Amino acid sequence: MSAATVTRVLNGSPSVREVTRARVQQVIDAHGYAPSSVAQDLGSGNTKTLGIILPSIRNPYYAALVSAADDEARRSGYSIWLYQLPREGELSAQLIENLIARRLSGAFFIGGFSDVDRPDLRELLDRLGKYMPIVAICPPRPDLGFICMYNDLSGAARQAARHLFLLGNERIAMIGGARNVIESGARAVAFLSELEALGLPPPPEYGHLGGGTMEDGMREIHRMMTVLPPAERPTALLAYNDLVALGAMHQLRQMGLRIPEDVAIIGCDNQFFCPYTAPPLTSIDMQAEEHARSAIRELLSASENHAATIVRAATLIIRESCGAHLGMRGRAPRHENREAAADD
Amino acid sequence: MSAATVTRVLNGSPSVREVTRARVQQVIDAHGYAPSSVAQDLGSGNTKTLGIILPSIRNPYYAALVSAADDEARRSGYSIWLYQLPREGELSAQLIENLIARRLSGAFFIGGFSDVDRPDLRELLDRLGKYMPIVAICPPRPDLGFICMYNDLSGAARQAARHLFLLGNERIAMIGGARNVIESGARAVAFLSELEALGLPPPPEYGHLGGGTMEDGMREIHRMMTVLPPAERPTALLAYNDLVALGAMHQLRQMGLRIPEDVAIIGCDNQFFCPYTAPPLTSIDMQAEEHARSAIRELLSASENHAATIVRAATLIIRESCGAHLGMRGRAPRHENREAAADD
DNA sequence: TACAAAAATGTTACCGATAACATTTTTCCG
DNA sequence: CGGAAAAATGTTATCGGTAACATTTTTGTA
Repeated sequence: MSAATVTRVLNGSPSVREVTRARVQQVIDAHGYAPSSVAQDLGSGNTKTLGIILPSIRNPYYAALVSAADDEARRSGYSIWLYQLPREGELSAQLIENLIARRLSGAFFIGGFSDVDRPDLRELLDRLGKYMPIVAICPPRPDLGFICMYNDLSGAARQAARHLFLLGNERIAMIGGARNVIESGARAVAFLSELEALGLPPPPEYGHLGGGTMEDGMREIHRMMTVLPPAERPTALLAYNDLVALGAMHQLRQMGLRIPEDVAIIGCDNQFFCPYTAPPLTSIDMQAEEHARSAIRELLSASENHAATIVRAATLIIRESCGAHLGMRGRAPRHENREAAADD
Repeated sequence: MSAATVTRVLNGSPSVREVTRARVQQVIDAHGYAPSSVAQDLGSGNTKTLGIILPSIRNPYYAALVSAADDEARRSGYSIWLYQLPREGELSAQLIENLIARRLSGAFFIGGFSDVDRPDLRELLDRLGKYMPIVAICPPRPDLGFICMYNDLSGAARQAARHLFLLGNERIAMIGGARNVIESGARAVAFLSELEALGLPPPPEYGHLGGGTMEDGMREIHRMMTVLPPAERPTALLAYNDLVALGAMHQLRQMGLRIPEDVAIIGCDNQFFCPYTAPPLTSIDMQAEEHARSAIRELLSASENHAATIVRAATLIIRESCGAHLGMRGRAPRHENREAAADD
C-alpha cells in the first residue's frame, strides 16, 4: 500500500482493484484519517481559502457580508479566513507579511470606515494585489487595480431627500461618517448633492459628520439639539449608517423628542434590526448579500487582478421613522412641541 | 544565496554577514516577498490557525465572540478560520473531513442553538477531538472530553425572576429557545426553577418555547396574547435571547401594548443594541468577551483535550424594559389597559 | 502455455521552508 | 604565512500529498 494508492482511493481513481480499495478504506475509516490540506495546498499552490479583511465583525452589516460570503465560498469547496483590521498605526508590516504569507486564493476587502488616505491600507492593498485577486466593497477610484463593488446611492439618496422634503422637512442634517473616508464620503456626497438640488444644503453648523457608532450618533444629535437655537435645529436626519441612526433615535427619545413627529430619520445599510426599532427605521438597503456572493464568485473565477466596477442600486426601504405613514399631517404639531421639549 | 541563507536572514539569525544580509534583504524588498506559511505549516506541523465553528455569524452575540477571539488569537500570531455550520442534514461527512483536513491548531465551538441530539454534531466533535484541542461554549456534560465554558445563570435568573415578581408580576412566561437544545435548555431550566421557587410555574398554555429569532419572538407573543384569555396572559417575559426579546417587543407595540407597563420583558446575552431599544432592554450579560479570550488562551496552551468546565457568572443588567424605573407604581393601570388594547 | 496488452501498484520528484549536518571561507594567533 | 578555530554559507532530508513515470501483476487471446 504505497502513498500513491491511498491517494487514488481517496480521489476515487478507477484504476484500483476493489479488494485494494476496501483494504485501504478500512484503514482510513479505522483511523478517521483525512488527507492534510496543508500538504495539498503546498503541492497544488492553491489554498482554497479566501481572506476577508474588515474593520470589525461586530458591525452587523459586515457580519451579513461575511455570512453570505462564507456560504458562497463553501459551496465551491473554499473556506474563509478572517482578518479584522487593527486601528491605524497598529497595522504593522508584520501583519501585512502574515497576510501575504498565507497564500490566500483571494481577498475580499471591506474597508467601510477606513480612511482613504490611510497609507498602511494602501500599502496593504498594493502588496496584496500582486499576489492574489482582490474584490473590495468601495467606491471606484482610478488608482485601484482590482474589482470595486459599490452601491449607486443616487437614486435612493434622491428618493430619501425628496421624501423628507415632501413630508415638510426643510432643515435636513447628515449625521455620522467622515468626509475623508471612503464609504461615508460617497454616502455624504450622494446625500449632499440631492439636498443641494432641493435648495436645502445643510448649514455648516450641522457639523462635519463624525463617526459610525451608536455613541457617535448620540453625541452628534445631542450637540445639534442643544448648541443650535431652536429655529435652526434639523427636523430630519440622514444617518451615515443604521448604528448612528440607532444612537440618534435613542438620544432624541431621551430628550423627549418624538420620532418622526419631531425629528424624522433615515438610516443606511438596512440592517437586521431596522424593522424592530421603535418606530421601525426607514433605511437604504445596500444589497449586502448580493455584493458578498458576487464578490466570492469573482474571486473564484479571477485569474489576475483587473480594474473593474460592479454597481448595484441602493434602494430606500420605507418604514415609519421617516414619517411616511403620517404624511404631511404628522408635521403640523411638531415645531412648538419640539422646541419646548428640547430646550434644556 | 541558498534557500537556507534566505531563511536565516528572515529569522534574524546572527550568523549572517552584514553584506550578505543586505543583499538578500534587497531582493526580498524588491519582490515584496514573504515566506509561505503553507510550507512553514507543513514543516512545523502547526498551522497557527484556530477554527471557530458556529451556527451563524449574523447573530451579534456570536459576532462579539468571534471578534474578541480574533483579536486574542492575533496577539499570539494565530489567525481565525471561520466555519458556519449548515442546518442538520446538510453537514455532510465531506464537510467534517474538510475540517479535520485543515489541521487546525484548535477549534472553538459555539453551539448555541444546536440540538444536543444532533448526531452529526456529536460525530463532528468526537472526530475533531482526536486531532485538536476543543473549547466549547456549552453547559457541561459528562460525555464531552474537552473544555466547556458556560454561564452560571442561577444568580441572574433568580435576580430576574424575583425582580419581576417584586414589581407585581405573577404571570411570567418564558419565550423562545427549545428545551431539547443545549444552550436554551440550560437557560430554560434556570428560569424555570426560579419561577417554581416563587410559586409561579408557567402554565403549559404558555407553550414550549420556540426558536431564537425575532420572528420567533413575534409569533410566540402573538399566540399568547391572542389565544389565551386576558386573565391568563403573561404580564412579564423572560426571553431566550435578545433577538427573541426584540421581536416580542415589536409585536407587543404593534398590538398597542406598553412595555413595561403592560408587559415587562427581560432578554438574554446583553447584545450591543440592548441600551438602544425603546425602552432599553434589561438583559442578562453572558460575558462574551471573557469567554472568547479565555477560550483562545486555553486552546493555545492546551496540548491535549481534557474534560473541564469553566464557569462565569451571568449578571442581570437592569434597564427599563423590566419596569424597574417605574417601581410598583408602573403596575397599577396595567391590567385594564392591556386587556382592552390586546383583545382583538 | 505463451506473450502482448491492459490494469494495478510502486517509485521518484516536487511544492517551500527549515533543521541538521557538511563544506567553505574568514579570522586570528603563533 | 601556516594552520587551526570560528564564522559563514551550502547541501540534504523532511513535512504529506500527488503527478508523472516505472514496474509489476493480471487479463485475454493465439
